[in-house]
Amino acid sequence: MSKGDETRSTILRQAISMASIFGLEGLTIGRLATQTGMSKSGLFRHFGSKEALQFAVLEMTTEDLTNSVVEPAIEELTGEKRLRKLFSNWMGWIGTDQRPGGCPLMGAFVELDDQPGELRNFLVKQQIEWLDCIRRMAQKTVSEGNFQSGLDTRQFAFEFHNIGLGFNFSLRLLHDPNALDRTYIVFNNLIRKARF
Amino acid sequence: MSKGDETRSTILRQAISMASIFGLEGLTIGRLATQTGMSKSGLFRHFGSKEALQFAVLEMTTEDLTNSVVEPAIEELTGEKRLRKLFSNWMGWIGTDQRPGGCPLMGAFVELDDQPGELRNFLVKQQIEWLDCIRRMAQKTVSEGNFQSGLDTRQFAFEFHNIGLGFNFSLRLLHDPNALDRTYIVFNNLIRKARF
DNA sequence: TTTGATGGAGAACGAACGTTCGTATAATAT
DNA sequence: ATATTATACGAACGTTCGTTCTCCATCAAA
Repeated sequence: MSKGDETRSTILRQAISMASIFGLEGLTIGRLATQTGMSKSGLFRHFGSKEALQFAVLEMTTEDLTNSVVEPAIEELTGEKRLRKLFSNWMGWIGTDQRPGGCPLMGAFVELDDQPGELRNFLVKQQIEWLDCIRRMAQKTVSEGNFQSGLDTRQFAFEFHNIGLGFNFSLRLLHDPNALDRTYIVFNNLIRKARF
Repeated sequence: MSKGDETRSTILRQAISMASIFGLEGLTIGRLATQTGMSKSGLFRHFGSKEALQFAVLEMTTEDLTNSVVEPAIEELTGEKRLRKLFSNWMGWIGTDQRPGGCPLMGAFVELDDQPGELRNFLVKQQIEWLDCIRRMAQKTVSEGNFQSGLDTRQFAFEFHNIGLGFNFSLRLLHDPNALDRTYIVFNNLIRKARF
């Protein structure tokens, strides 16, 4: 790994943290340079444009999400247990204090929903893949006989995802100490409903 | 109504529309002045600071929300029907193309969750009130005998609200044409579950 | 040793930001 | 009709924004 790649990834780690707090627009080259101890121009050279920086943040975040939420669920288990693992991994990802402002994607949802462009396209594609990943896991559980055969797995994925959105809201904005408990009540109902 | 109040409310109407697209931070005095055909300074005088403008946007938005979602539900009906009316009003509020960027509060959730200050305090207070409003309606339905007596009405409000968040996501970001149908499936399940 | 990338600093750009000030004009009250 | 606020403007302030340019180190390849 060359020197350039190394500083680039150092910058990106900081950028993700900053974007989680201030959003993709509030992620500013000057602030990022100050925080990393670099000059604006020196930092800028690694990306070439602000949009490229934002894109890199989205890319690395979804990569992290895959590595720490999806992969460990796929490798270890199957069926309903896999879905439970996926969910708990996701809740951990949302709730971690590793990124001080939470998951940058949550912010990007709202920031980009009315801003056509590459960033939005990437985010939408990533979200559709994520929903499909949940759907496939549910479908696998159906074919293994643990979920009812007629289950609407797209609806299942829809609800699965909504539960995460709600948890993020209750945790990040309201600081509700019961957020996780309430969330698991909904999730367990979703699983129970899928079984019979 | 004096001339000043009139232009102020004209500005605010535009401001809400702009904030719904670009967020509270992307709501810019210069852009707002251009759009309303005023000078920056002339517009600025009506609020005194950008934060005051943002605050006014939040205030007026919640006022609108109360008038067009909560009030008509309270006045007309009671019990479960009232909750259904509240929900359908809310879905209409979220889905309307009157505000081109959707509900400004949804954007504010994510923008303000890590920004301590008056704006955040106001938003949190408003959201707690909103959740409590839902809870009270559910409690009334319980005491009228249409919901089970042991119902956790806070949990009910939690789930009610989450459904709206999910609808907003699917509609605004993903442009999912089935968003409303899927949403009502979840909502009807919530109501059914509350009954027995 | 020379050459040529590569990685970063520094200065500067025009534009937009929120904000202030002094001044003209329009609306209101007397 | 006149006096007095209210309302809006234009110009300018100091910052910060993203971006471009020039220049200097470093270091591996030739």
